[in-house]
Amino acid sequence: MGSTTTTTVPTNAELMEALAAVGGAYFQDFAAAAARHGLSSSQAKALGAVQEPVPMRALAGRLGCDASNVTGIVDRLEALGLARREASAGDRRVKIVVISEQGREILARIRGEMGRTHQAFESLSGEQRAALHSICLHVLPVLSGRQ
Amino acid sequence: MGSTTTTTVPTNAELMEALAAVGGAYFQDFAAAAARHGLSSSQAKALGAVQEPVPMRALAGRLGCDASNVTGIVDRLEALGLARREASAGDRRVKIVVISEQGREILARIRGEMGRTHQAFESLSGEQRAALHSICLHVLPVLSGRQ
DNA sequence: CTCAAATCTTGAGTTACTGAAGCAGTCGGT
DNA sequence: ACCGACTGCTTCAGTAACTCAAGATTTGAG
Repeated sequence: MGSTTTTTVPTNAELMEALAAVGGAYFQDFAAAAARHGLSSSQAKALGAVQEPVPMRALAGRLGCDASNVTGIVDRLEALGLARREASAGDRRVKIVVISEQGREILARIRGEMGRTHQAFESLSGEQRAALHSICLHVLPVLSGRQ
Repeated sequence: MGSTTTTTVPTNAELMEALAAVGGAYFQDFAAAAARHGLSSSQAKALGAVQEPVPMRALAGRLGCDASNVTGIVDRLEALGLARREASAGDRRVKIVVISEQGREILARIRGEMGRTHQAFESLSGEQRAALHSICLHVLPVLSGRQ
């Protein structure tokens, strides 16, 4: 592919269809890798969202679900020793979720064992990988509403 | 960004991190749009997977979950009039899930109302949209194991 | 025909998720 | 200092999602 290729620009519907398929397949790979370590996809997703310490409420925002739901998820992560709750210095209402060393390790292992996804990455050219990365970073603030 | 940019090729870990963030945000947009039409994300995902008629067992494969789980999901889609079960001609064990006109309509509406995702698409240049589409199509067979 | 295998469903049990209380802590105004 | 409104977390129903084990029906091969 040269630089001035006359590629057909896809419609939104085509992009949506393709993205839905890729998103679904990616999610399956993720859930399967998490399951191999005894984690549900929600638990693994939460683990990925607390690589930096995050208050419960903010975690609910990141996961796009109700705060009361996060209570249970963090309960289970805590029971597994993958994260813990710490009191906030400034506000005694707030509990901050902190990932443990073991949690960080399992997260890395899960991501490392997403075989299909890694195969997919490796099937891309350097140019494609760079393009994908740049598109992701460009799109992220728009997609998450923090423009 | 010119055409022969010396972009740094990202590592797998960087790609994984970026993809996880984008995937999560996309999923939230999807779930929110589905919820506006009274559907859970699982139901909407199933609806997208039966745009062509699919046997129950195969649907379980597409959704990456147990067959017994699909029974309940299709029950609810059927109760809502969005899909129906039909007998297979050749094998009387098999039940084929067929989307209804109303189901097709709601699916289109959900995809059309994923505002953040559409904004994200529109924030991309024509070149970037084409690149994203081609990467998705290229990656899909690898990612879903049907290489 | 007989038996193994495949398809779907049912039942039990856990987790995910929501909405409505509830409790404790914070903050602004008086 | 006090009061009331608000915020952050948890608890409690209640539903849906999900898994595993077991059952009913049908198929197909020996």
